[in-house]
Amino acid sequence: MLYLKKYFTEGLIQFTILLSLIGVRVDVDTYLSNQLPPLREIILGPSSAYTQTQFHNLRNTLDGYVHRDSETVVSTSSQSTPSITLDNGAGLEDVNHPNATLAMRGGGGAPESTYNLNTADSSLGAVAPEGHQEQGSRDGNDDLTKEDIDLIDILWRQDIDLGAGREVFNYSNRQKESEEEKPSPCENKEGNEEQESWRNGVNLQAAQPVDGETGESIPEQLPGIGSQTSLSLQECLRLLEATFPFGEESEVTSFSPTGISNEEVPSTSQGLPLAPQLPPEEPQLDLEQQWQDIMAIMELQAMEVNSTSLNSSSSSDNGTSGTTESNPAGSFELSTGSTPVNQDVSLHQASLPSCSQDFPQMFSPQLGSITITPRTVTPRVSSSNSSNINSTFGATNLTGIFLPPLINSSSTNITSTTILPDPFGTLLEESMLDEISLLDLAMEEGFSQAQASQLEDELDSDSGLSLDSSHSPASPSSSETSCSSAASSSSTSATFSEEGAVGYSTDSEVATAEPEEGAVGGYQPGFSKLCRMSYQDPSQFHGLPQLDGVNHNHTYNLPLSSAFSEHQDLPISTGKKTVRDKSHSKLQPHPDLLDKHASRDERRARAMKIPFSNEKIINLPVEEFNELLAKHHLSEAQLALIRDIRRRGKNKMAAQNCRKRKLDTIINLEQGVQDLRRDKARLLKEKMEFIRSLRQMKQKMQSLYQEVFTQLRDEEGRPYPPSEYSLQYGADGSVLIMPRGVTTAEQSRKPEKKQKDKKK
DNA sequence: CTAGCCTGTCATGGT
DNA sequence: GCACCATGACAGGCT
Repeated sequence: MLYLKKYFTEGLIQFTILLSLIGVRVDVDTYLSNQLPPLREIILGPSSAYTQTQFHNLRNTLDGYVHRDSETVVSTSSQSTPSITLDNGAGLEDVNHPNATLAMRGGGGAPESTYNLNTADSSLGAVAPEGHQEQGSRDGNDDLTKEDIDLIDILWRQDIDLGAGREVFNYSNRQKESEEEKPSPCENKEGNEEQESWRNGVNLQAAQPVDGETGESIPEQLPGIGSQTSLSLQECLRLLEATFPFGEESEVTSFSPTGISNEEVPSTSQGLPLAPQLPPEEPQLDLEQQWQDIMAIMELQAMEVNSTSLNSSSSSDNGTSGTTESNPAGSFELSTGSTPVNQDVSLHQASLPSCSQDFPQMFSPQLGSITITPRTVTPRVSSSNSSNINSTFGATNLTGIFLPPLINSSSTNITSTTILPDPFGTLLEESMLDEISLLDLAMEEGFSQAQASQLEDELDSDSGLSLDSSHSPASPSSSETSCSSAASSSSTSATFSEEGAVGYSTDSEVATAEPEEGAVGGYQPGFSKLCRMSYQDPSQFHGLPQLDGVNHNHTYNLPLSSAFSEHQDLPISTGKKTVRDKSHSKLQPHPDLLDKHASRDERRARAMKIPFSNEKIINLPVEEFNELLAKHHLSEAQLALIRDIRRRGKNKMAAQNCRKRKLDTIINLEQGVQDLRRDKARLLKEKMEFIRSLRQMKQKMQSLYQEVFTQLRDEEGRPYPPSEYSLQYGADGSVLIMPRGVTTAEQSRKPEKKQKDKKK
């Protein structure tokens, strides 16, 4: 009820704005797309919507104005891109239907595939118009569209509350334009297959004359639409539903245009070839980016950042778009059966379109509930969404829901004005949005949750980082683990390292006596290696018998020496010959052999006839060490050597510990990356769920609106024609029936029109 | 023969 | 100032 009030007041304003827009139509789209924030502010004024808009703006800015520009351009191009003919809402639907889009793309080159979705922008304009036209033809009445617009506004606000943006409105504007422009007959009808519809929609968009600059569709087409004026409420509702998706679609369109537009342009069925104003490439870029994103996600190889960046700015930034499109199918596993193209589309567009624009369409596959979704929606989407796929994605969905009605009616322009940035999108990180969008698209496109989950899993698994490395180290670590286990049986690497350090500190003798030292002994060259390995995976350690043996070896510096040398002074091979040393130690190699393998210090010690082992030299505490030196009358050369041996030995252990720590750090980081990816996937899932719930809510809203409207009767008991009246929500919670012709401003002034309180 | 890895050693800085 | 530790850099050995 409160919503109704808000909607009513705000709705009036928006409505007025929309009307003005319709009348003006001024390159609102362009502004919106490019400068959405200012326009929005101006038009909408500081409303909750604004905040949302701001989000969009942020996105736009973040994602890159370039995007918007490109998008806008794209939209124009897309519209221009004749290839795409959005016959009906189908076009919209198509947009919504990722599959269709994918298919288009998959066509890779097929203009159809290319599509349009991408062209979300264009589609927004073009599609919407077409949708309108078609709808108009269907519905027949602009009035209906007005109502739709009103509804849209309301819904939009609700969406806004939810976090949706108004971008959809922009789309509506475009749609109007597109409709006007669209001479092409509305081919599609609901009956049309999604793909066909989608194609049609695309074509329509393309066909629709779009301002190259603004990307807005030319009103010329309107007449055609106008012809189809009479619409039933249901039709209006349908249109509305269709429109909803638009926001999303618009985004989609934006993408599609880039890649698809070019290719498709030639093929456009209706074909008004919009001049390739916007470089089709840009849309493709978007697609490519989406692809890349998807790929990244899928493979996990790509770093999150990259993917995000790509996604966010991808449209503008990426030049790869073209390539991605080609690849899409293969790359995306997401699309269940959809052609590769579809997948592509789904990726970028899907995210946007699905969310923002048409529920019906988007969801239609899944939900199937969406009745009308297809046509009307597309146009809307094109306008605002194109700029930011991501942003549009979240917000647009919500907003888009309502747009359709507006679009349907002549008011489409108005809707465009409403475009607001989706707060929703802002919430999500670009990268998140991208991925999410992809996932959403996949979901919407018909991916089962299971599939989505798989994708997520894949993403998780496929970390860009070489998790493998971690694994690999881990495996080796098993050996090391033995060492650690020996020391303290501590499983964790950290513990291990510490233990190792301790071991070093302990004297060789002590070490022999003490198990820990033994562990320390692991530091022996060979041992050290094991330790490293184990270090990574301490867990494995424990189980390994060999490790136990290793633990007992205290050879590290003196391993052999400790065993033998203590008395012999023979520094057994300490150093590098790790394996050999071990084997020797086990084999009890002859002193000669030991000598060969003995470290330089050991040899020097022997050469200098140092009376004690290097192990002692290195590991004895300072006091004991000093006492030991005091006991023996040693020459300066011997003392210097002993001190060097001690220094080097300690440094060696320190180096080993340091390296272990490095490995641990790397492993931990890898683990952290994995964890973060899991979290990311989880968040994406949650987002998808949230989007679904939003769709459902929107659908419910629409159905309720229709229900209420259909039940309304005037004083004479006659139903209000949806084409002529729309429901407005009063600030006081009352619901007013407003004639669509009345401007929002007027409405705001005079809610006088027939009012009937209807409280929800 | 080369590249990569491992290890030891040195130099440096911090505690 | 000494002892110890940590770490980057380098070099040698090994595969």
